[in-house]
Parts: sequence; C-alpha cells; structure tokens
Amino acid sequence: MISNKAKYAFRALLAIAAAPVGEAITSAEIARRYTIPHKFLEQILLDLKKAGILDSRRGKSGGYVMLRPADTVSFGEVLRIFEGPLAPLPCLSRQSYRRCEDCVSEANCEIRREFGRSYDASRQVLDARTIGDALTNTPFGTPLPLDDRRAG
Amino acid sequence: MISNKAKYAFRALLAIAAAPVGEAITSAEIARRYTIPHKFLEQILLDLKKAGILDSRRGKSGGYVMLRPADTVSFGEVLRIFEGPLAPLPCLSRQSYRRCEDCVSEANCEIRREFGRSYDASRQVLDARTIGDALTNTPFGTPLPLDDRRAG
DNA sequence: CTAAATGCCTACTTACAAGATAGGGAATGA
DNA sequence: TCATTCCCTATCTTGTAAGTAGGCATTTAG
Repeated sequence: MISNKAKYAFRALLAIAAAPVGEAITSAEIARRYTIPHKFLEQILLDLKKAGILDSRRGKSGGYVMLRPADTVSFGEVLRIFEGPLAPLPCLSRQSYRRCEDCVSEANCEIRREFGRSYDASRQVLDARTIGDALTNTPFGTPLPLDDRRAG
Repeated sequence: MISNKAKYAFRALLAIAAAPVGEAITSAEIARRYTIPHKFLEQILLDLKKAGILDSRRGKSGGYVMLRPADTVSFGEVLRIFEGPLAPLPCLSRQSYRRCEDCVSEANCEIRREFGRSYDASRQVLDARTIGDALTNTPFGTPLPLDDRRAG
C-alpha cells in the first residue's frame, strides 16, 4: 500500500494540473475538496515545491500552480519523493543500490531475479504514465522525454 | 521494499524446495547458511507451515519439507502471507477490498486507474512465477493451476 | 498602510509495526 | 533418557506514518 502522504500528493497534483492555466489553487481548497487535513497537506505541497514540480504564490489570491508541464511529471517520480526507492529489494534499486545483507551471490539470487521481473513490469507503467496522461486519458504507451524516465 | 520476514521466507523456501525429495532441512541450517537470526526464522517457518506450504518433523533428524509441490507455490502467495495485500491501494485489492476514505468517485479516480495498471503488471508476474520456476529456470509464461492464481 | 489571507518552516505527539530477542514446552529418535 | 529439533507466546527496541500545533513571512485587497 502506498502512504496517505503519496496519495494526497496525487490528489493535489491532479487538482492543480486540471485547473485553468495560470490559475492557482490554494491548499485549503484541495484539503476541503478531498477532506485532507490541511496542515498535513501543506507539508506535502511544500515537498512538491522543493522537488521542483509545483510553484507557489503567497498572500491573498495565492496558491499553487504546476512548475513543470503535467505531462512531464510521472507517477513514479512523485511516488519516489514520498516513498523513497520503489524497488522491492535494495539490490534492485538503481538510484540507491544497496547489497542485501544476507546475500550470497547476487548474480545467482533467485529472489532478485523474480522480483526484478515484477519490478520491471510495474516500473514500466509508473515511470511512463504522467499526471497529464491520467487527466487526458492519453493511451498507455506514449513515450516520455528521457529526463523523466528515471528509475528507483 | 519487501520486509526481511518475507525475504527470509523466500530464502528458506528455496532452500527447502531445492533439497533432495524427502530430505528435511533444519531451521538452524537455513539460519546459518543465510545468517538469519535463528529464532526469528523459526517464527517464519511456522507461519509457512500454518499456511499449508511446509510440513515439519520434530526431534533428531527433524526439519522442514515442502507440503505442496514447489511449482504450485507462487511468489505472490508467499508475499501475501507476510505482507498482507499487495495492492497499492485498498480499493484495488480483491481479497480485502476497502474504499479509500478520501474517495469521491471510484470509477473516475485517476489514481486508482493508473495504479491499477501498475498493479496488474506486477501481479501478473508475482502470481505466475513459482518457487519451482525460480529454481528450475522455467521460462516466464508457464501457466499455473487456477487455484494459485489468486489476487490480493 | 494595514489587516486578512495565504504559504513557509519546525517541533512535537501518538499509534503501530518491523525486527528481532527470550524462555521454555512438546515431540522424536538414537 | 536425553539431546535435538520444532512449537508457542511474551517482550523489547526502534523507526515511521500520520497528523497536530504554533507561529513567522509574504502578498495584496481595501
């Protein structure tokens, strides 16, 4: 199961990306719409801003807007911000590889091999599908700019 | 990341399944071979026994053997024993479905739709590949008896 | 100019689960 | 009969999720 934090982040991103261009959405509005604890959501939006995904304006008529286009923000990228590496085993993560402590031979590890298959399959979806796709029903398979095809 | 508990379970199952037929492997032997805390491993093996996957003999020359053939025990089944539902969202689990609390419309939920894709992809691997496959390098795609194609 | 609205930042709390550790009971076979 | 093995339950420690809380900083409408 993904964390509430991540799920709230997706709710927020989808709401912000769906807004008319240039129109900022406040954290209070999102919190109200999805019954998310407001202060908790604020932290999440802040994380998304620090990650370079959102931009914000303060004061009256402030709020959040997309910094990058929604179709360059993949589900995998967002998930990694809040959950860390998505790999089922440390030895399968490309971003933060770590050898398993009880590992005898990585090359011959059946567990690694089988979970590698599974991880590949799910990563292929998560890193390919974007917030923009999700909103516009872009058919699955549409390629992404290379920069956004990172692994975790 | 999967839990240590689950990983240890796979180590143990693979070791037991790889042993000559009828030959029991002790928990101590597995613990030693993979540097797994012995008492911790005992609990895990007990869980696998209660799940009907392993059988055991006590006393001298005791140990564990497979109760069911290794090629009927899928990675997904084992994982569910130790991790609970594998679904990334409660509303995607077939075994223990739960509506998301912040859900407005399940049918129109973009998060559910996208994670559904990803989950399908990984489940297809985890529920198809078995301990037996992993040991014998059975090519991916070999079908399983229907009983073992359960979802979580 | 100022006050309300909004985002920004940090500290804290609470509940639960992972990952063991510990101790002993029960069966088995040499 | 006793060493060996599995069986069962309780306890501990640590970390993290999920949220609460309080206040500062910035912007802009009035």
